[in-house]
Amino acid sequence: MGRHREFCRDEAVRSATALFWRQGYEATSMSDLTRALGIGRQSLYDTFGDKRALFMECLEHYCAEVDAGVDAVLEAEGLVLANLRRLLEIAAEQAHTSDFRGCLLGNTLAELGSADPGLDALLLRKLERWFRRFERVFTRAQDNGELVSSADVTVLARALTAYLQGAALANRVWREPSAIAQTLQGAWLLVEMYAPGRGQS
Amino acid sequence: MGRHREFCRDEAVRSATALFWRQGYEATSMSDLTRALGIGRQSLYDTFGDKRALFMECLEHYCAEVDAGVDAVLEAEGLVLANLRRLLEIAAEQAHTSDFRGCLLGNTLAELGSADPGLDALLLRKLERWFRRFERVFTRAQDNGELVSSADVTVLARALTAYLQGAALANRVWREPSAIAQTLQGAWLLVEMYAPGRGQS
DNA sequence: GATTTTTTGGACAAACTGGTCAAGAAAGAG
DNA sequence: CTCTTTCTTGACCAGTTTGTCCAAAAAATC
Repeated sequence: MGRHREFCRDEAVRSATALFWRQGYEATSMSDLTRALGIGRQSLYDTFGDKRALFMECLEHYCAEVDAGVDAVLEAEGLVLANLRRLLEIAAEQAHTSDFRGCLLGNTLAELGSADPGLDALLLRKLERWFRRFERVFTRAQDNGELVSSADVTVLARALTAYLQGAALANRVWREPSAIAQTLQGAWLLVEMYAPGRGQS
Repeated sequence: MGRHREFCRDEAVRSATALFWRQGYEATSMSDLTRALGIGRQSLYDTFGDKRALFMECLEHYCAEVDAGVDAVLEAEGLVLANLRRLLEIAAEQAHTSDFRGCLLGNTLAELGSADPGLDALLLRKLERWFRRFERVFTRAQDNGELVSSADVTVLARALTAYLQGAALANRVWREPSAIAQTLQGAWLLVEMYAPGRGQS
């Protein structure tokens, strides 16, 4: 009963996410959002609550999308390290795009981290997911014999998570292809360093 | 001739830097600043120009201070790798403080990067300084025989720069001492990986 | 078609934004 | 002391901020 929503909620979240990603949280006003989404002010407030709630939904949406893509790459058949390598290559590819804006998760961490407990919890959860995923992946690699048993998968996972965030950040100003490629290579050092027949490729 | 300034300019920059570091650029209003610095509005505009100019001065001040500290550690006598290790330990120490807010340079990169050309140039310059410094340090280590000659110092420097930024970011929500310690360890993997008698300590 | 339920769009509000203006106060130079 | 130059103070400006209110419009159910 009653009237139906005239816009697609998911699409609104997508557009809002893009805007927040491009401009940051504080720099994006509700007017920006209504304009970009082509949606009335009240409709926004009715469906999402307020700016903060909308943003958290965007963050959730963003992470879900990224996670799905990353999982698809990492759970692919074949050698674990090869999948990881592919992940890094994809990351580098995205860093090459001219409108690259880093990672929304990392950007938010930098802009709003340790200020809003509710948001902090969300950020921690999302970052922890990266960490756990890499821990799993490295463990699997170890079981496969792709990584020597002496490797500390926890430290490696922690390192790769931090590294990728740092690379996403640094590559916002390191725009030369060579610099981006070097950053990718640096990450690869980390994952490949405990490969058994390590040949410093 | 004329009246003297009633406040200390340097101290004002210091306080403003602290505030920007804590809250971010957009979230810090001129009223916040006048209140925190105990300085009249017009005095601020007279001495610094506008908010953006003041912020850039703060960023410059922040980087100068950090650079001085880092250089002191890295240029100390003794083994290059030992100095690097000490740098990482100091970084971890600071990450342990309860009001840790990451790195102002990285935070700014995330919040304002690729939006303001003038600021971007400043950010790139500051980040490039980190990169060049590490490149120098790794080269020196190589000359000393602390790093095997096959190591790619450029990639290593790129990697360590990105890694430290990522660690500063991630450690804003990774608050458990063990997580911070693991992040430090991860960075150490990177610097120590090409040591000749590499013993995976 | 009438009624109910929901969405919608525009006006509105109060606070706050970065920035300016102008008058007053303090300190130097003559 | 006088004059000039600078700094300080607080009022002020126009525009924007997030969020709310309300009436009109649209759709679904009866």
